[in-house]
Amino acid sequence: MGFSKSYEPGEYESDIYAAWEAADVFKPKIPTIPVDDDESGTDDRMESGEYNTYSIVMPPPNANGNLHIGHGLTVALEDALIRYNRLMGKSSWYIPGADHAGFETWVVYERNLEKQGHTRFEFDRDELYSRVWNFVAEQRGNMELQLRALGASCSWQDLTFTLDENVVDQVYTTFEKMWQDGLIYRGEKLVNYCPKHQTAFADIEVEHKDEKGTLWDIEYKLADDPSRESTISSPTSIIVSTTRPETLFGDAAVAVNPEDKRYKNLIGKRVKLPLTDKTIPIIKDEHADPEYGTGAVKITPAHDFDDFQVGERHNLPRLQVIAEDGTMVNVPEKYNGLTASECRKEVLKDLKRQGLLKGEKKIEHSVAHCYKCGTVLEPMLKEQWFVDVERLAKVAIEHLENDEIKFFPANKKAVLINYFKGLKDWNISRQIPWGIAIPMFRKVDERATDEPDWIFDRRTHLKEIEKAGVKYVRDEDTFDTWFSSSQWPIVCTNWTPENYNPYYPLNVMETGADILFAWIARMIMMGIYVTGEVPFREVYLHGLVLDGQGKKMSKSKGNVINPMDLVTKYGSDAFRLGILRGRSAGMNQAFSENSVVAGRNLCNKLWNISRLIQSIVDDAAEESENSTSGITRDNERDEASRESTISSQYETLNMGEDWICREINECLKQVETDMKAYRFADAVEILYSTIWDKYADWFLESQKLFKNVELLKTTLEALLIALHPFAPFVTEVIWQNLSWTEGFIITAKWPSELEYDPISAEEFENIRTIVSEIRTTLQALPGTNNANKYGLLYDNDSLVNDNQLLIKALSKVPTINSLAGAPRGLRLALANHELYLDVPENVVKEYRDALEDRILAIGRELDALNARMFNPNYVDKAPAHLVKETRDQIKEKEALISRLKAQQELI
RNA sequence: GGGGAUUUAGCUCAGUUGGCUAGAGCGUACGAUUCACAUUCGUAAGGUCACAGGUUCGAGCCCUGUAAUCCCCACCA
Repeated sequence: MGFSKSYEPGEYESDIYAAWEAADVFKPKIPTIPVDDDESGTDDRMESGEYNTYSIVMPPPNANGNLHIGHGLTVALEDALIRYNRLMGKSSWYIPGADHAGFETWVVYERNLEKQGHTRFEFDRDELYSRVWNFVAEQRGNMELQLRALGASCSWQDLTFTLDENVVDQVYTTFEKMWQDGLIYRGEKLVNYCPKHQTAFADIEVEHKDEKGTLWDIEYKLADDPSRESTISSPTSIIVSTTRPETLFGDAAVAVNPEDKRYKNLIGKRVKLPLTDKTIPIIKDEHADPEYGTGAVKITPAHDFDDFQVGERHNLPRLQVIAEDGTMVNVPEKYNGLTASECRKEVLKDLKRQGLLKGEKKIEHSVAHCYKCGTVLEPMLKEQWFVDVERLAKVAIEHLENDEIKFFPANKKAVLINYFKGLKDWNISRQIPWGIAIPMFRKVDERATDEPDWIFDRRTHLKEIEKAGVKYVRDEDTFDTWFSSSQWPIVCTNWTPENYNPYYPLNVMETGADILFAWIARMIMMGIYVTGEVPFREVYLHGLVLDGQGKKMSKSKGNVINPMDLVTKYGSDAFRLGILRGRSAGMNQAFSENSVVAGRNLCNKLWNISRLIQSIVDDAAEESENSTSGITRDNERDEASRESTISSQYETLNMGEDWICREINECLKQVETDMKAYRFADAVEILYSTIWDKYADWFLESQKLFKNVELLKTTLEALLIALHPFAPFVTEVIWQNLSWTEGFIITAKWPSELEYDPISAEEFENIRTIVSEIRTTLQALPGTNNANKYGLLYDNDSLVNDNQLLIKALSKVPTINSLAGAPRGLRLALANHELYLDVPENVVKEYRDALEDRILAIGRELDALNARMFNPNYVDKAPAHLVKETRDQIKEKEALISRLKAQQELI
């Protein structure tokens, strides 16, 4: 292939991914289906000790959608973990998924249906299900292609769709167990109901928004009561406050607070419900707040959550007056069939006409909306399937408090426990056809009184079944998507009760912090319930990706960044490096194209580093070819290539070489700690600075003088492998391009520690200090382009004497000479070296001010150090090594100042 | 009402167990230029670490309080 002048990701990425797939490198090394050949009941791999595994499941993206920026972040994080652990030698399994996304997809489909002039009510459930199935099948594949473009090294043959047979099987098995354990019940309760989509939601799916509304005061006249006439002052009516006058037809009572003196003698009396002939009682209940409105509140148990509870306490009838399509039912003829909002207008008009509307007030209150279409949700009385969460939540809390799951960020554990403590029963019925059918059948045979009303049966493809001569019909509802998702780690890892499974629990669950409750909480409850074990050992939560200004991305704001655009423009690696930069667990963080540009630049830098090294390797090979006879040459080559696969067959000869080994070791160690602690941004940063600031700027520059071919190879390999989890494509392209590497980098081995001479490494650090000081001083001198103007003079300095070539090359000074005891020019501000730039006196004089500044600055540092030492407590209590360090620094600064002052006097 | 965060350079963010003379990227200014890379190289400027107390030899970090910004849950006739 060869190295072109710059790295063009578009030319290589898809080929590289295809090569990985063809070589089947994403597949875990250890089989993923439990093995029990000797029928001992345990997995045979346990006995052989092969359980060095690492598993992650991908939060399944919507099967018929496109990936958004959050998916981009998810893949960058999860794939980095998987690739890192693969390089560490673990049998790593990244399990991809696709979500049928029940409600989301249904909304899209229903919209299409409406566009074509149809409604869902023209078809039965089975028909609709197969229609949506086909609709999704047409769209599928997009997101899978996009995951490939992002470089996700997931095991494609294990892709799980949330409606796959094994998923449904597991869901039914779990549901059956829960049904038998009494954790599932059918209840008539108020549920949040969207009249547009005609389905109920779980509490968690409801979006509350603060809105302006009106609070009306309506007079309810006391029903005829003989005692009323006895005193003239006694009231003849009670005024209630309400935001929903149209529901008054469903009122079952008027409640007042037991402590409220105003109404004390009205309790127990009856009032006439306006616009009807009905009468209802006045009751006392804590729910009525004397401070709010008139202090009297109408109770409508069928259409308000609080009123439902009041109704339960007082055994009030629940009369439904709004039907599932949002129109009025069970109301006087004239209102029947109106929509709720039309009815409200009529009711208000009629109340006014009768003089019963006593006041209105503008208020702000929060209103529940459908999170998809924005329609105001109607609390609706419905029979639904509920999960009794009390026991599940209690057990989950125990496991959490037992520290069985580690959270990143750590505070999310407390947040989750807090959530579990207040969790209410979970409505898992949805009235949409697109989903997993609830496997329950209702008895229709009235005569079979001994049989239960509902039975569990897996044959949901049948509309009705017969058991022991009794007929049952299928419940037409489907499961809440989160009910099936809650078992995702179980189904994806092929967990079974019989066999040990080395991939369950997952090592880590990585997902968005926004679905901590909806998903993480439910996976924990259900995972423990089904398997007895927590479903994952660690949880890493990422925050939202915000736009460059820190604003939430939204279509309406037009600030949505499409990850695929950035991948096309800068390459997958650049995107991945860019999106990880500056990001930490659980935080919503801004993201801009700039950081992707920085990532792209790093890829190009690495490319050119490799290009340089390859050219050095080629030159060396050519040289040895010229200097040896044909026969021995071949032998040598064989030898060399064999050695290179063993790697680290190098010897350090020059200081820069020891130094870079030290720095790379340090970097690798840092990356290892960062990965353990999920500090992705830190890992990227240390790699960035090691590759760029250290390897390229210092080591490679020094290698232009001394070419250590074997070391160049070894160190480049180490850096490529270390960066691979974050920039998989460019590192693999380079790996394939280099003449001496073999196989794929994706399956390479994490580099081992490099050997070096620490004294020599430290000497190179001194050289760097000297060179930096030369550069700084040259820049500060008057005039431009000073680099090649002034020579360097040294006195009695073996480090400089021995490394003249290196210093010259790095600092660009034209000459280096011993000044032989006669100092001249400008002294460099280095305490341990007597070095001068051979600058003419007039230039030195112009530099005087800069020198003065320098002396003052060092003086201030010295003062701070001295102040520390004058404090006896510091000397007593601070650790000895710090005190010594301070002493040394004082000595150094004092020496430096006195020398600079001497210099100043010379001028 | 309950819970959780955030506040550090112009911008976006690091700062892990208190040792800091507070860092990075981008941006800005100045300089360089054939020989891997202008997607480059070198140098610099830029900070009252939100505020007020406290603990400590030592606080960006720990404690108490205040302010501002944000998120989640519950409630709102």
